[in-house]
Amino acid sequence: MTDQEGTRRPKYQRIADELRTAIQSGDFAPGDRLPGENDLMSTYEVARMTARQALAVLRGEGLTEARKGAGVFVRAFRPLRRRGVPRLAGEGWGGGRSVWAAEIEDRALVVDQVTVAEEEAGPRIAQALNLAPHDTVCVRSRRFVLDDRPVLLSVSYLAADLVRGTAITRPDTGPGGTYARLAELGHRPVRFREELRCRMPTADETGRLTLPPGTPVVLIGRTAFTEPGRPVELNEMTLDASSYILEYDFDA
Amino acid sequence: MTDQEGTRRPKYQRIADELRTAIQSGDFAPGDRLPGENDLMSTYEVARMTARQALAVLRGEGLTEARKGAGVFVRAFRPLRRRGVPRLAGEGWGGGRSVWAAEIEDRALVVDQVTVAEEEAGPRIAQALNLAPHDTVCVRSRRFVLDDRPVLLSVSYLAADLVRGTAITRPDTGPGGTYARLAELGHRPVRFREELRCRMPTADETGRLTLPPGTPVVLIGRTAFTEPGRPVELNEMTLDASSYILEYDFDA
DNA sequence: TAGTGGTCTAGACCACTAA
DNA sequence: TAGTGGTCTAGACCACTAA
Repeated sequence: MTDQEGTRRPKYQRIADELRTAIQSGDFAPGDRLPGENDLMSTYEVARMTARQALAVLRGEGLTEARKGAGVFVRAFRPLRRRGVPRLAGEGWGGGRSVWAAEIEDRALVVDQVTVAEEEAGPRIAQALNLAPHDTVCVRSRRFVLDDRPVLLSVSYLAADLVRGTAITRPDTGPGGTYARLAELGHRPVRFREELRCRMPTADETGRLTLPPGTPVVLIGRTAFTEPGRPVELNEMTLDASSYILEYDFDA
Repeated sequence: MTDQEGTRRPKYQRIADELRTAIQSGDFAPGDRLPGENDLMSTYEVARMTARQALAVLRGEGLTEARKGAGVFVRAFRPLRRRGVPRLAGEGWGGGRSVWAAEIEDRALVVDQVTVAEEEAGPRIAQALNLAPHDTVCVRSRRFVLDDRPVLLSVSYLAADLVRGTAITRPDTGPGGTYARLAELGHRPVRFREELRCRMPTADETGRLTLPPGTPVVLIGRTAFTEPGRPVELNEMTLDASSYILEYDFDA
């Protein structure tokens, strides 16, 4: 098994394959410690860098997590459920029949790193909000932390002229949040568009979300409209992909 | 700059930082060739493995792509747009005001790797379709290729009893596809639920989608319902995340 | 204090690409 | 054929963890 030489598959790949199979067959459960660098070096008679390369494959797949000084461990996947259409979802249509098993969590969310500022819109935000690039926007930035684990970054943009002097420019927007305040101003959002992308995180995102290697982020850009062609808010969210299942319901 | 020693940041990270900055500032445009291993070894006076580690950081972020024997190149991101709610989207609500710039492509999709088979449902599929685990399902598997580039894998599950003897069990389901045939059978889907996840690909997915390293996949599980609690089809899709922007529209 | 993962060196040989 | 990225070795020192 160790050195059949019949295949061209590199050593580090074969080692990674064996470990992956062992994880997926349940030989190693989530949280379990895997054979470390030194174990692999003696078991497979390879150099340290080769053993590391094998472990890097699994880490890159999001299957494992290395803790310095302690070892390499199997990661767990226990996602949150985010409903894109809260008022329509879960009304008997699926009867709890999730495609992917997921515990619906009722744990309390803590919001931190709250900032509110006025900035120049810039071309991208201006385009999304039907403004001119040099117009000023109110920028609300927040981080959501669940059980000490950061799971979501949110940055919201609104035309500064629209919200100046209202609770929307304060860290706490009051009951019902930004959308309730917009409604009071006569700009109730009646329609939403969400655009989703998925990619590997930047260094900054990795830091603020404390992401382990091999974890992608989901970017959601949600635009709120008061009527066709009239966007009032753009909310750009960055999610730890391993923490979320996103759900959307719609009619044919 | 090379060896300030004031910071604890590892050499390979500092090298990666400099290259990343150069890419993002436009010094290297998409498709451009970056300094390779040998360049970095002499420029920064490091060993090959250290230069490789720096390049691996950028590759892991999906920013670059290595071509054996040729060099390391900056990758492009030109996503497709997938509308979750085709009939409602783009009707003046946004007026083409995409959050992320994206060319809407009209290129022809080629479908290959088509297989149709009957299998035992198993617990997960049975749960999604309101069946018993040992019930038989019709499994339709396909791959979508756009301009020679595979972008999506699709596997569709339907109760075998429901579709036996119909065009749904043939590779070509005819005009209107599976949903048109279901309608003819008196099981027209009237509602859909999509569940999205994002993670790093498996080896099999990497192969079938020819994914470069550092590219996540998006998993979409779409359930079609004829009435509350009555699912008729589960379609599990695997998308090359770098090829897609996903869009959903809904009312407040 | 023993063991762990993280970083790094200075070499080597290989298959592949492009001139 | 010269250069490239991919694989691999056999060492070394470090900060960190856990007993």
